Amino acid sequence: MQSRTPSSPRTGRPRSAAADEAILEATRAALVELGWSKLTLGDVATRAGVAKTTLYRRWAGKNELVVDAVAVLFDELELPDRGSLAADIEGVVLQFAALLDRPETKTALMAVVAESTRDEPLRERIRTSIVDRQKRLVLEGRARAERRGELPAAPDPGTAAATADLIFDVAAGAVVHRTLVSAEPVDGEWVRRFTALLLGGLAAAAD
Amino acid sequence: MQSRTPSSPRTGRPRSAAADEAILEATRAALVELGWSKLTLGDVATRAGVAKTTLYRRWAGKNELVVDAVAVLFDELELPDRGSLAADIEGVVLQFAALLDRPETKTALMAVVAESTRDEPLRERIRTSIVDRQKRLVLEGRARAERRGELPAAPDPGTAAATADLIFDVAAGAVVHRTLVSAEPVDGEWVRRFTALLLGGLAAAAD
Amino acid sequence: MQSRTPSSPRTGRPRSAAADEAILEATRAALVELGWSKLTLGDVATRAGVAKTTLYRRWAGKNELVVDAVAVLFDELELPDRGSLAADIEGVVLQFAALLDRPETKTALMAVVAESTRDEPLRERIRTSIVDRQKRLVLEGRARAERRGELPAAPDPGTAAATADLIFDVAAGAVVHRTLVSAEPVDGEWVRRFTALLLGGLAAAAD
Amino acid sequence: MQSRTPSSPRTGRPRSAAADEAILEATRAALVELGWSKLTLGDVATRAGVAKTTLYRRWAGKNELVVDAVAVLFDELELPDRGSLAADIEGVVLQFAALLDRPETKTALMAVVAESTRDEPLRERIRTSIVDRQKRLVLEGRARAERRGELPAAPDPGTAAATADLIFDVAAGAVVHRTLVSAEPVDGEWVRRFTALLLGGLAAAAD
DNA sequence: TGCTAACCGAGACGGTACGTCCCGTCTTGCG
DNA sequence: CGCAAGACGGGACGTACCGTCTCGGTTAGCA
Repeated sequence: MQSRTPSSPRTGRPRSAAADEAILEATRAALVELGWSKLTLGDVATRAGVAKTTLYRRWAGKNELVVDAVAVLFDELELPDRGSLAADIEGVVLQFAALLDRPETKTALMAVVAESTRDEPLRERIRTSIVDRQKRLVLEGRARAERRGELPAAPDPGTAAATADLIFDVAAGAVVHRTLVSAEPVDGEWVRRFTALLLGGLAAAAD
Repeated sequence: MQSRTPSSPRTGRPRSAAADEAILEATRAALVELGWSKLTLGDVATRAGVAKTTLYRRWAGKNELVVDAVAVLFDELELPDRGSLAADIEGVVLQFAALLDRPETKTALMAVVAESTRDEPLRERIRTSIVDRQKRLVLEGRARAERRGELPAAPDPGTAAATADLIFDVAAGAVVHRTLVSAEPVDGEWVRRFTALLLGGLAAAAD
Repeated sequence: MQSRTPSSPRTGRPRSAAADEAILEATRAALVELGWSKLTLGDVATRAGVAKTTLYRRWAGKNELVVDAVAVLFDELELPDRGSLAADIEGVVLQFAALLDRPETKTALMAVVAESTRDEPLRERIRTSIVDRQKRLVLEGRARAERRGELPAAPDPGTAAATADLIFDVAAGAVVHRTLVSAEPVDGEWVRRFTALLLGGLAAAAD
Repeated sequence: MQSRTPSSPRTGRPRSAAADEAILEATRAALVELGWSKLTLGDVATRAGVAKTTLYRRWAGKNELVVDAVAVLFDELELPDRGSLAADIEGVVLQFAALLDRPETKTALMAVVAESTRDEPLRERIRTSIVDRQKRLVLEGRARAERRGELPAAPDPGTAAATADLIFDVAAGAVVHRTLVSAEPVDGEWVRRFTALLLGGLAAAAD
């Protein structure tokens, strides 16, 4: 999250470990209440019962803090075995949609992505903290489908990776667009239609 | 763009039409130079050679101004007839990707979408100014494909509309996600793979 | 009050005479309600049912307008004959104090005087519109007292003028200071003490 | 000058003492250069090398700031023993006139008094910071004159206080009126005539 | 009776200052 | 040396008025 300079290894009062979690929790609460654009670091510090200095000692700014505060929520995503590839996909898409529907993520995710278009370190932080953790779900799903015999083994590693990336962009992008731009619900009906489209496309592409 | 209350129809000095375009142009320039988060309305006013008050008289805030400034760019999208549905899709997706790669849209689009999660009028403005104008491309493409016989006629209007919405969310979402989140290029290769996936899915869903 | 440039003598629509009085009346009302510092010309124009341009066509600014609006009040001061110099003085001092106690004059008079310290034309306007009109009361009172035999005739015109100026500064200054700075009432008791002081001093100085 | 709420007695970074004096000095300089009505707090802050927020943290507004900036000048007034009551009075009146002739006081004093007619706390601040400190000169002069035998001892405390107030309003009012309203010089000649009037009146009143 | 020039209302214009909010940094004294 | 507190220099905010400038429309007096 943040690095201690290793120059002065252990002298003086150590940092409070409890403060970290209090700050992240306060950040999420402030996101829910105020939204991204009205969230201020001074307010977060007050909510966490912490001085502003403490906060700045640990995070470089609002973007980094919010990424950390929200990232942990994405670790809840799982890929439970529902017996078929279609069911697995539907399950994880619904989970993802539910996560995106929470007010803290809804207001924060697109905001930090927008910021990241002009801030390479921030983009990297988002990738490692959030995006790549979702991508594993695609890989895991594919592997499970191959074990079940629902999909043929990947012809070669390059194509497999490109396909995984494509699926990831399509699935995550579609859910995000439907939720935030179209502002329509991602319900069972929509998920079934989307999954049918995706699996149909994969099957056709495999020919 | 912004409406005059029709209460006082035609009295007083009329608003300068030239100022409007100068302001929108200045806004785009500032977006390119500074990005969304460092853009200030005072700076836009200065660039446009206009007083800050003039700007506030016409737009409610940064969000509304940026939506209007960027919206006109999306009207450039077209659906030229390339002879086949696949080629048509590839062409429009590449156009859309090129548009999203411009620095003004890249930094602004996700930002205003993020803001719109807590601002219903803003969402509506985005929808009418930007999103719905793109959706026509989907409908036009479908109609053309039907005329060519590449796709069967829609079984019923409701299903057709739902399918159009789905395609729109998938296509726009995938391109946006690839460009802004994954930060990978939307090149010919990717577009071919995506189009194949989409058309394969549509064919399978039509069975 | 305000001068028409005599270049174009009499053509076109003449200025509305009614507007002038409406503006001055609105100015006084605004002074009572808002005080000097919160009075705005736009507000005065609105109250008078007049366009801002009309107002600026006739007065150079807030200072000049307020001087004109208040000046007329000072013309109410009179020096009724009460039979003795002391009684005459007490009467006029009480009148002046009552005038200074009105909210329009209280808030405006010192304000324009303060402005006039850096604005010579304004000072001249104040002098001719307000101050000199009061000074005549002193001269009139002296003349009457001489006719009554209460005061000896002036030894020479220069001394007489200097004495009149001194009395004027002492009397007006004392009342203004008591009213606005000390913020104590100018009541009968105070006026008697002041008049006794003044007449005693004049008698002593005449020896 | 301004009071810290004693709720949080001694925590956080203390206010810079140097800033206070820099701000007041800058205020006086701005008064000389620009006059009351063109003085802006932003400009004062810039001159003092201080942020606008620092200034607003310590003073409620322009009025309060100017009162404090000017008040210190009035503490320079003294009542040096010149051997007789008349000489003492002439000396202090000349001092007061010289003070009122300085551009900072000339432009500021009437302005804040004008504002104070609609702002009771401001009037109180003027009284305690400026007016009451001058009144001591009257009391001191009277005491000294009694010691010298030039004036009889006060008959009773109430009358003595009322007389002191009257003398104060007359003397301060006359000098202010002559300087700011009549805009004539307070020279030796005028002061002699005024002092003769005042002392003659006092002697007559004591009978 | 019709011209014409100056008036009028309304309100947008470029501009200045306001007083507030938040930024990210810097002292303080305490633990 | 970390920490809570809070003042610091700084920058942008959105608002209020300033005094000026178009507008379309009115209202005299002269022809």
